[in-house]
Amino acid sequence: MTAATVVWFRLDLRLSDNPALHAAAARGGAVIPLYIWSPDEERPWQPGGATKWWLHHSLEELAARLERLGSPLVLRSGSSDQVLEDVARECGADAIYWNRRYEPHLAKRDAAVERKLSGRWNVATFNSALLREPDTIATKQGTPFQVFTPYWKACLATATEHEQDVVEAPRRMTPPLKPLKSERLSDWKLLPRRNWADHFREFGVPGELGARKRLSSFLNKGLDEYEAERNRPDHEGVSRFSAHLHFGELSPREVRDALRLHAHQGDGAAKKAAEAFLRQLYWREFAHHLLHHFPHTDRKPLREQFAKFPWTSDAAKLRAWQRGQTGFPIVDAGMRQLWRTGWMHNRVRMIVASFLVKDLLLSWQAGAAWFWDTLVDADLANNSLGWQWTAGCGADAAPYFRVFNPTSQGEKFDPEGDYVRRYVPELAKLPTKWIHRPEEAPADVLAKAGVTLGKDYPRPIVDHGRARDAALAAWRKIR
DNA sequence: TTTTGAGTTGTTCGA
DNA sequence: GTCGAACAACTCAAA
Repeated sequence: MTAATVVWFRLDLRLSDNPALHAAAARGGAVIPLYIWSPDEERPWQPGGATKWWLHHSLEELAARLERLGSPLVLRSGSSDQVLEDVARECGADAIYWNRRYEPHLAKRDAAVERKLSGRWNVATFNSALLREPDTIATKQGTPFQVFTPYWKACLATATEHEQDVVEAPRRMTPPLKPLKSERLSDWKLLPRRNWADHFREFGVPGELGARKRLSSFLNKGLDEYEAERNRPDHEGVSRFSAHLHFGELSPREVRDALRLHAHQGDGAAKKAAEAFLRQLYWREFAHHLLHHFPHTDRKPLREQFAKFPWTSDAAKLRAWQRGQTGFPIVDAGMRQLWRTGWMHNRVRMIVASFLVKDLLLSWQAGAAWFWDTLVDADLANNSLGWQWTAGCGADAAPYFRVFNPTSQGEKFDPEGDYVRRYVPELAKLPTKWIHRPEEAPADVLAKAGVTLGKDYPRPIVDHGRARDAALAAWRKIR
């Protein structure tokens, strides 16, 4: 009789196209799915508040699916190596499988776990999360890529020999002879104490089922308009895959195959749309590539001269930004969307990030920390790349003189003001002409809309023109 | 080693 | 109102 296999679940909370699970089931013996809660091992990036909410519900759903397949999910907390050892002993397993993580500090932890266990158990690791693992691609000089476009071209040019096929979900699973004891998910206290998360489902539904539904609805309506619509926070123009991809509820390989099918069955426009979206998916790959090869970039700038950039610290301004009380409607709408729904549209992420870094001269690390805690899709690689890109200190960074003007960005990408009205309801009655510049509205217009500036809605906390000049001056200092 | 072409997402000014 | 150029160099990646 084949012995049992422990499958250590992490950011791969799905049954379909899960290589570790698939390989374990294929062995024919018992399969013991295990999730270990060990936030201390993830320091300094323990899961943030919004992420924990998503994780809770995703685990709940995964547990229900595994139960139906025949082998219930085992929940344990403690140090990973110890728990793996305990569980493997308790069920008499001879093998331990998992899908790899790539965040440098966790890859290091995993390597230590593997060293410790591999003497006694057959340990095997797999790739569930990426289309291209970071070490499988390099420039012709053998160095890591630091510019997206050549990275993307090189990925495409060499895709076939590196492509991993999708594997099926197991149809049923053999449980261990004796049921293993499992902790109660609720005891981990992943849900916020108060009602913070009440509206997180406006963004999406945690779990593999929610991910599948999102994938098919995006392919049916959304993908073909993606290029035109993806910059419109007032519309439903983006995929909203982010949290599903982060938690591995959605396989990037399944997305890739679905895009391919869409391109194949459709016309030239469908082909273009599929490629445009695939390109975005490769930004995620690129982020993982960078963080892997430049492991300090979660905390420090990739470009060294930025280490001495004269960031300021102003708790009141940071707080105004966090709470969506800056007096710039598009910024405030974005920050409130984040707080309310656990997610923010990508165009608005750029606007609020530029505002923090260039208008307020607060460090990108302060912004990254807030996003880490409040985004349900918080992902170390994506978060680090995004913030460094905005701050101008990262790979492929925006030139320093590219400073977003929050007013014109609002007017360009939320032209009717619908997005602002939705998340900044105190401005809802302002005519569109003034919705992005309430401080310029005539007194009678404000009165009619029921807005008293400084009372119902703040005046701008900075003068953008002057703030821009100050940012450029600060940049010149470190040049 | 040196050269060359190119680089996600912007803003402002002046014709 | 629209359009192109300037912003200001720098670094990467390939030849």
